[in-house]
Amino acid sequence: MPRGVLDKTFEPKHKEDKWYQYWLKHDLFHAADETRNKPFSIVIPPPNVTGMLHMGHALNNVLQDIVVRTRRMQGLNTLWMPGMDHAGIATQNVVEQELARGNLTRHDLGREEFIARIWRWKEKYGGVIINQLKRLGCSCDWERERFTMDEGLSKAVREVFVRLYRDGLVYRGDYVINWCPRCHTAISDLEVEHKETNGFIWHIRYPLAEGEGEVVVATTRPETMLGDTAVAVNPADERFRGLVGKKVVLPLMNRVIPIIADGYVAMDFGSGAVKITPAHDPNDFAVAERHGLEIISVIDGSGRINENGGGYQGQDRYECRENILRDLAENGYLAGREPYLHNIGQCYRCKTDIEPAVSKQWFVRTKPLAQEAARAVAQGRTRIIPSLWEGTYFEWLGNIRDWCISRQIWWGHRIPVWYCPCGEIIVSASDPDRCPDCGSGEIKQDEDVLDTWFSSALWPFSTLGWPEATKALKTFYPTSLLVTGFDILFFWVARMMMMGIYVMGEVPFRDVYLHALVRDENGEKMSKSRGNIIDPLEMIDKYGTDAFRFTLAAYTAQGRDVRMSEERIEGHKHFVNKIWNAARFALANLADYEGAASTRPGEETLPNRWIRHRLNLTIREISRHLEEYRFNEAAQAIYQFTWREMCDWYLELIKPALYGKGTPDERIATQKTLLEVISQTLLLLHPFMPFVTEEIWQALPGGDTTSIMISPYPQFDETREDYEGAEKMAACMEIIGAIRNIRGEMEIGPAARLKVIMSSPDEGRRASLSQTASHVIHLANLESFVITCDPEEPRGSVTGVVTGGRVIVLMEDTLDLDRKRAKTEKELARTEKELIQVERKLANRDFLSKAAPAVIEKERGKAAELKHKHLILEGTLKKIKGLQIAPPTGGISDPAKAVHAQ
RNA sequence: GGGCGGGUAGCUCAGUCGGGAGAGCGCCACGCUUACACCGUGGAUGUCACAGGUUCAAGUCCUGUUCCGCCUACCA
Repeated sequence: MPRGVLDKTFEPKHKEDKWYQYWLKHDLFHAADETRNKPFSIVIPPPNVTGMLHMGHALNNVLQDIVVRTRRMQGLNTLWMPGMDHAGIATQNVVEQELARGNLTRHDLGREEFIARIWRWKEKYGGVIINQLKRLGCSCDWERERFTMDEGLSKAVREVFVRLYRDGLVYRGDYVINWCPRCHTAISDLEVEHKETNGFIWHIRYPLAEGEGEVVVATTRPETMLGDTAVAVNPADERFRGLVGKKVVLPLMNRVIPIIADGYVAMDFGSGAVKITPAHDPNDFAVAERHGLEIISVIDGSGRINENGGGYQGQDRYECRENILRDLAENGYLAGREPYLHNIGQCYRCKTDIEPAVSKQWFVRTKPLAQEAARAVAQGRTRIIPSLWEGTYFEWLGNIRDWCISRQIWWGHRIPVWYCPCGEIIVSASDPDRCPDCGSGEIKQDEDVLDTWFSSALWPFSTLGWPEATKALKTFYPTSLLVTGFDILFFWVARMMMMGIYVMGEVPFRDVYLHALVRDENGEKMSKSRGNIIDPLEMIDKYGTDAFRFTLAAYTAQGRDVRMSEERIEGHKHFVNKIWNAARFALANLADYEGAASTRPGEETLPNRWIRHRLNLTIREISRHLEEYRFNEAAQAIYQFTWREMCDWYLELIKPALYGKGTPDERIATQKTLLEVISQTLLLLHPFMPFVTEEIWQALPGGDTTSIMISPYPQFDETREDYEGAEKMAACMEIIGAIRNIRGEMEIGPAARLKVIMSSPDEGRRASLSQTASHVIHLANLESFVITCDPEEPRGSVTGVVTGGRVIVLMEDTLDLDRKRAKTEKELARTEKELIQVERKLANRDFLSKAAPAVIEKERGKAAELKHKHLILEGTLKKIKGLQIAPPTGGISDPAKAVHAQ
């Protein structure tokens, strides 16, 4: 596109790819390992390799890009580290589904072949999301792109595991873990979703083994009774006094089990007696440990009853439940049931009901790590924004339980542990070929892989090259900021804190900004099943990336969900169009601008002074908002400035000067300011709307072809404040507003040129207003504009009250008295109401003695102004009434008489 | 069970230090004025969930109530 020319309309489709390629070609996203400039770094929350861009990604990455682009323009050595997560279970699921279409399972292929298959899948289909991020305009340093399973990161994973093991922070043992019968793997507590479900509590009779009597137990899961090894009651429970130590017969199984006493049992719940199934309930497991009970697993890895379940073997756990209930009832063991609302744990991946099961797994001892992670935030070494999440963070870390990190799947980092038949356990970062103890070559590596989040926890330093002491690591760690959704505060953020501090001895990031979830316009979570998904790419196709990005930013208020609606995006497409057309207007009027013409400050026109002042303040406002991650406020500020101030007022105000209605100097001065204002506005807009701003930027006259991406971000400059000029302009704008208001209310079309008198008793004000008279004439479309001290309102006029005076619009024969009366009455009523309020305040002695002086002063000023306004309006209304009651013959033609007749 | 957030215009939501209730969209009226009808100008619209309290002054601070939403949790 040649300089100085823009297409009639902005076509995002054509321009977005062009500029993205341009930025790539000029290597503008790349951060140097070392520069003199202060570093700024963000690591991307790595999307799953199977991921497709959804609203959550879009929001997350647009916010990051806004910060990154701003910092880069501010001259920091800015790194946005991109990459992807191997997403263990999710990815394995995808490839297994693919196999299932050919009626194959991973076991048919074998481990090695299956993993090879996943890698091939990854090369072919994985990472679609990376290109989608590019469409969002993300300015990641793609040369550094990493993958959690790549060589370097795998090395980091092993290294950390070994360290943790040596420090006694990783251990292996048999515990009740959360087992997903569909994924066939253990999952961590965090990966269990709790779903409220209507169920029942069944009461079951367990007869005493000796003598008469029974104990009634209460349970929500009767099928687990197959694995019961005790019945527990509270030691203080009178009802069971004398029974503790006796035995009961487990119905249907005819196994004799003891009655034990344990404080864990609540006396006021259920029947007061709890069946203990150590293999399938974490609490029962703990009870069993305390009492040395037998542990009998009765449910296998697929959720079926195993060989310990007697006649129920082979049945699905829920099918078995029905059968057991039937059998219990038939044999008189069922004492009753009551409806019960409780929570059932489900696998967060596949929504299958979790089966708690005893199993040998690897765990991270989290307590010591969590303490440090909490301390770091408490000491302010890392800031959590918005701070209300701090409480949640501390709460979780304070009650943290050990982290089960082994997974019985194949896709992931295989646990770097080898077992020798001699009993030796080898934990090593590199593959050993024989047992260091007995020298045997028969060693076998642990079959399990690590939880995906284990490698994610290392992301801030593993991506920078750790365990190598790279320059990048030195420069960019700790990272400056992490931007992510609050939903992974525990999954990811807390664990990065733990690992970062443990491995690096320093927190992984200075600031953590937690953004909200994106919901649909009804506030519901977007999901495929609800069918309420808004596809970001579809929005981009329809409205352009810039409009879409701006929308995301504009509605990201801290601590609140983002409710996405298509209409909002459309609205911001209009904003893009507005910017585009403002630029076209500017370019058309800058065609002959030679630049750098000497402008003496004294010749600066008021509109120029005003807009510069406003721009300067807007720069400060936006910078402050961005500094504190108030994206919505920053977006609103730039929107208001661009549209309401620059377009609505400034561009209209300067048209006469540009069209040569003033002096040549004025014209050049105005061109200079126009170019400056447009440029600065584009710079401010760029982080939000990278594409349209670049397109315009490169068409601007004068400058070189440096990308806007690396042009300096505007800075607030105290010395450029100009309240005097701004106030003069504001007074002029108020008058224009008052005249327009009268025009509207009196229903005078915009084409009619009006005669207006501006009356003010203040000589200074009159002088100042005369400076801006031409603007009033132009923007209010006047035939004449007279400034006078004469308070007389000519007959047939309509008056508007402004600060320090009034504007009188001459209507002559077009005056509609009813309208005028209605308008005046309405305004009078409003003024009266306000005046009463203010006067009541000023009459209050407590107010006068206790309120801040500035507040009182303000109220006094307000009172004076309102009184003045009230007086004028009253007078006007009186006159109108006089005219209206005048005899028909007199009418408007003889208003003076009518007035005096009153 | 514990914790957090929210209830402000028809809709979706801002509102930072307690001091004259705002925006966008929608709606009404008038206008195609040579950047833009994806536009301009003007206009209408509020029991700031409810009840108390603190204060000269409360959408804003405190207490309680209520209705939504979310997170978290080993009473079977």
